[in-house]
Amino acid sequence: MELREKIIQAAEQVMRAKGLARTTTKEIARIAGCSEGSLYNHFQSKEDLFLQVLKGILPTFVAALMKLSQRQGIGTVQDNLEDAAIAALAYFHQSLPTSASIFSDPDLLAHHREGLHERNEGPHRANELVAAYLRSEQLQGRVRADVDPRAAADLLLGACFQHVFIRQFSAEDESKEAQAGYAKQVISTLMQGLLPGAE
Amino acid sequence: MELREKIIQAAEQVMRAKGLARTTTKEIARIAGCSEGSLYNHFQSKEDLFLQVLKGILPTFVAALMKLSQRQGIGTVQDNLEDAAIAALAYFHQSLPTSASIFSDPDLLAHHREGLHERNEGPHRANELVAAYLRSEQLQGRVRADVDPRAAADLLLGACFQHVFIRQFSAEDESKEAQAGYAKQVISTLMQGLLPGAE
Amino acid sequence: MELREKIIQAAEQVMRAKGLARTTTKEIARIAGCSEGSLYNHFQSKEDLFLQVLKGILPTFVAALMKLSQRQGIGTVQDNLEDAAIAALAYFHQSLPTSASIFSDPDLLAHHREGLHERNEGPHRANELVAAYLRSEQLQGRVRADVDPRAAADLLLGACFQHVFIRQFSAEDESKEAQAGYAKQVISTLMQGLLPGAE
Amino acid sequence: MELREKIIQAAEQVMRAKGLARTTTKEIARIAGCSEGSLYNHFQSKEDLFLQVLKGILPTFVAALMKLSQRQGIGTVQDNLEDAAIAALAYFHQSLPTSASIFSDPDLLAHHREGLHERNEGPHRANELVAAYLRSEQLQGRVRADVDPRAAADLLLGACFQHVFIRQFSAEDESKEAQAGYAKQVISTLMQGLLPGAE
DNA sequence: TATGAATGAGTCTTCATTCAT
DNA sequence: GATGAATGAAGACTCATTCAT
Repeated sequence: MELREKIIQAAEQVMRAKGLARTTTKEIARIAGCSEGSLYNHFQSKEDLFLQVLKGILPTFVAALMKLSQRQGIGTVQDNLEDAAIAALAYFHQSLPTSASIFSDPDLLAHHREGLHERNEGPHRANELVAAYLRSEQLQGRVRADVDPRAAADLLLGACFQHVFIRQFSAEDESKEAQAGYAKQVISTLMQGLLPGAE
Repeated sequence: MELREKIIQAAEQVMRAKGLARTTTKEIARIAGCSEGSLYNHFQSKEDLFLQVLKGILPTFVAALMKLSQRQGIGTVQDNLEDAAIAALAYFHQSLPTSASIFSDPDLLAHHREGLHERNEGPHRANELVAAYLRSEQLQGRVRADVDPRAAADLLLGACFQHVFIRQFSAEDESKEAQAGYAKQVISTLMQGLLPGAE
Repeated sequence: MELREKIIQAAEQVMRAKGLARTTTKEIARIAGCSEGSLYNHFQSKEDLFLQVLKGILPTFVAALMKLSQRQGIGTVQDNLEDAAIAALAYFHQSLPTSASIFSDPDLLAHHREGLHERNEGPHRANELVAAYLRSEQLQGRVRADVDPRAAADLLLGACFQHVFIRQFSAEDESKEAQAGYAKQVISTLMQGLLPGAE
Repeated sequence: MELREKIIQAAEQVMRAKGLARTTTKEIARIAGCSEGSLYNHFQSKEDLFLQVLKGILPTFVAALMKLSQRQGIGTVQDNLEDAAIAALAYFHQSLPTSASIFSDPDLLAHHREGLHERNEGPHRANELVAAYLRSEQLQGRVRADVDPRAAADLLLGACFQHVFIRQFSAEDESKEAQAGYAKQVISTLMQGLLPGAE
């Protein structure tokens, strides 16, 4: 593997293990198996390296959600959303500590934002994809027509996001099964709504 | 005002303005209008000071949600949830950068967690309060009986939480009116559900 | 007891327990049971306090050796020297860490020296007292006439001094009995000399 | 010369000139002609640096005493001891302020002790060497057979040690000649003993 | 005289970055 | 490109001393 890539992965690993604040060039170099000097042959600065790490985080999730659009009209809406929610929980689980960390350094956040903007990326993209899926299901009559797809997407992904945030905050781990159970529960609630119907 | 309190407020202000990573004892002292040494007459360490700041953040929100429980059976469920959502958006808006920052320092997070645990606090408390409110409305038949109150609370607060997270990530400010509009939209979606009913 | 005296004893205690370098005004005040500010009502500075502590150390030993001069011609020379050596070992045992510490701060040492000079004191005084005793025993023919009393005193007290120094350096404690045994051994050697005589 | 060595010598120099308590990393770096940061490229901490300095002190003396063992049976015992005493006086003269200083910091002393123990060193080693020499002279009949060699060595080196201690305490310098004279006097006294013989 | 909060100079240490090899 | 010793700016923290009460 290219040293450059090795360094990025080392940085990511250290950030996850020690937190942004305690991620030093020395430690990154140690994990990457190279000298501190080498870092500067591949990246302009420590911040530049961080930005490259951050750049690589979102795409995996967006890619996962892309599949969702291909499921319109297939299977049940509930099952499709469940797959999406499970992917979201997994993605948030591994990316949240790093993403949240950025708030500790507004400069880094600002520069990251610029990069996202240039590439037309950002955390909202995931919500848009889910909303797009729901919109297409609406066209097929599998989702209420008078519902705001983006609001629905926000409810679903928001619940997953905060769920992970709270668990990580509390250092409580959760099994894959428990995660799936949570997704099911939340989606079921979202599907039926709160209003007492003519049940 | 007591110097101790002044220091906490100064620390909070600097944390919000510069981020946890760039919050120095020197700057805190400058804003508090005292010497760096004085910080250590009131707090054991910089981390201790941070913990005191963090300690003061959640209670305001929990207090706000307490009012919600007194609204059971009064007004419409939708309106009551809207008040809660607006309070949540406001609270997340000001606390999220700081809360998220903590992930950059796992030690700080761990110690904060200990404090929360001792005081039986934590971010989940807000969700529990909303869930409790919904449960009592269920008893009055104003919310579907077969709905999981906690899942519903998670959907609502999760949406608000992630909404703020994304906006802050993107540095997009939002007016009070826009926030209220968002709350309304999301709640309406949550109330009716996604299932195409016998409309 | 006067607070002034309490402070001196507290300082002495802390110096012995934590070493000169780690003896802080805060700790002294804590042990003395008063505020840090109080220290400065009784002493001009921390150094001044140290000097007062140091001032009190030597006299106890000199007083002990004074008795020696009253023993001339009484008992055996060997026994008298043994009493002196035992007193020396005990005195060095408790004073050496503090005395040695002073070398870490030449300013303190210089000021202490001035004080000693004004009071005509100093560590050599002990050796002079033992030498004086030997001189008087020489007059009575109980010690070789052609021996240099001061050199003999230096040998005896020097051995005791270094013995304690080495033991404290090595953190080896020694029972009273072992100390007495050491004194006896050293004195016996000193008495008979190294030269192979006409034995 | 290697920077590491330069730093050790600088530290030693500053310790002698200003005392352990006033030896700062800033001053060491200034004398060594490097930045403070460089200190930490070669030593883990200031204490670590001190330990390395201390480590280098004793060996020179032990090496000097090694020669003594080769003199058994050669020249006069008196002359051989005189050489040893002169070496001891010179060694104590330069090492005592530093050695004594350690008592001001029990932690430093403890760590130094550990190092000495691992290397099987310590201040007692010098006395053992002199004792070993005397023992071999005993075998040749050049020293009384019924004398305790270690006690004799303690008397001699103890006298030298305390002599230097007192002089440094009093800030009295002593010429090489005066030192030699002192050695001669003390040895002569030790050789003949105090007991009034059948003179 | 006793207090103890406030001080600020000074200390050790860290760490991103540079550069000669 | 790779290295790693050297850097120096910046940081958190300590502590003797002061002073208003």
